[in-house]
Amino acid sequence: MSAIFASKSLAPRALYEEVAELIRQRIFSRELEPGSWIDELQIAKAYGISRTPLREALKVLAAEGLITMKVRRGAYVTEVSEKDLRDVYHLLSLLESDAAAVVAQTASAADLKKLQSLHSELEAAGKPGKEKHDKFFEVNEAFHMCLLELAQNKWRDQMVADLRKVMKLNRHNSLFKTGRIKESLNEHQAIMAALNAKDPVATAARMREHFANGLMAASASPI
Amino acid sequence: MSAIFASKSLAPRALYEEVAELIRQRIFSRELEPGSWIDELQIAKAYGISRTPLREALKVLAAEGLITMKVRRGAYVTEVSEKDLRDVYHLLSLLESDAAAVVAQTASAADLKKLQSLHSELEAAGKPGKEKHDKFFEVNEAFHMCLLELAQNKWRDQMVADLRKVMKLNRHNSLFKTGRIKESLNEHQAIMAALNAKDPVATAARMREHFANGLMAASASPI
DNA sequence: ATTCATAATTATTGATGCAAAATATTGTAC
DNA sequence: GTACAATATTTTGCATCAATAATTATGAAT
Repeated sequence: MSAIFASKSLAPRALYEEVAELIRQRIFSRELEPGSWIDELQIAKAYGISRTPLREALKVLAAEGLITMKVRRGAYVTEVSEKDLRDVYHLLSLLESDAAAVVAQTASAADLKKLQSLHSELEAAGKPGKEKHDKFFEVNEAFHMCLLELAQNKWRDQMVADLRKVMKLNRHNSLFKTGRIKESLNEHQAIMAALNAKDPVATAARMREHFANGLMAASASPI
Repeated sequence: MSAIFASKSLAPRALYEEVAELIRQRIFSRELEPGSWIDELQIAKAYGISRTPLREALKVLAAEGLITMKVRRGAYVTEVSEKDLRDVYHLLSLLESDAAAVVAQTASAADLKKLQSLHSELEAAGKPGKEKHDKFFEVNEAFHMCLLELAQNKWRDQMVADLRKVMKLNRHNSLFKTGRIKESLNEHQAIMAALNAKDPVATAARMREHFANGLMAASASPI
């Protein structure tokens, strides 16, 4: 009676984790729209599971901020206002620029090489000819994530991951915004230069500028 | 058969929320020690509830970082290393100093008056004669929380609240550390002065110093 | 005597069922 | 025709029950 789930992978996850990931994807793909009510019975039946692991998954997603629980009213996909997006973006800028400053101080030559290699990959993916924007976004995310990991603060990693999930709730999202590829590459280049110079203050400043430009691009975009 | 819970208060919370709060308190009071396994059966029986809401509560606490779920092994109270504490403390400093800078830019006269009044209360509670340290800690937390609220970024508020909970996992915790009352008051005084001068850069710097001193006091404390 | 394998016990995880609460619908009265 | 009240339906929320997985203990074999 139970549904088939993708990966009986090497690291066995609990069912509620699998379900949480499935719902996450449905939220990001806007199949479940912000503000909409989440029908427990329907989803449980659709996935061929009971409501118990589903409800546990909803608790996890609520902690991430993706859904909002109302007492005796069930779960709703979180609606993010323009102010929410600005606030979250501000925090991402703060956390990631701080991480960048840490990396500028502590990164080994090998670490910098790894970042440089990701940056090169990003430039390749951003070449005008190619229209593989997916690839660009993917490598861009990898670059930011790599920087975070090098800063070695798992609590910050977790917070940034959660905040980025919230950003994905929005349709018009500068993190995924196209049309800024050239500028974004230049900014990454400036960040790399500051990192190589092992200048934490400059690195943080370049990262903040990177985010500030991204936000302006988002604001300029039609709602 | 069901246990009696304190407040059928005005805002009715779900049972799993009540249970989460109870377990939180047991963790903070170190009745449940870091690293120890959480016996679902025993707790459910002790509280006179079933395991379903208890397990939902555990998921919430796991999201906060207070407990760690191991697959097919149940829930364990999170053990925080010295590095974890430093990392969390660093983030608190980053987030709260940023919030302080925001408040310096945006606070109204009434807002500043409210902060000043809390600061005065703090000075009263910190008078050498009195030995009401509980009161001092309480007002101190209120001051920091008030500053955060004035910065009006609920996502940051949530993150700071979670990080502070993690800090409470530690026995020797500078946030609750006594013996720094005089210094702490002076630092708060400096923060107030910078706020009144509406100088965001200075305010953030004073807040960072406040945290840095707190960390040094914590490091100097015997493990 | 020690090690490996198998079985049994224990604890987590998932399913089902029931009760309480909230909302929606229908009926009656003004 | 409209508004208020009562009833019915929908849905959350909690409890009990069943199954799966892991660990420990015991027994047999080398």
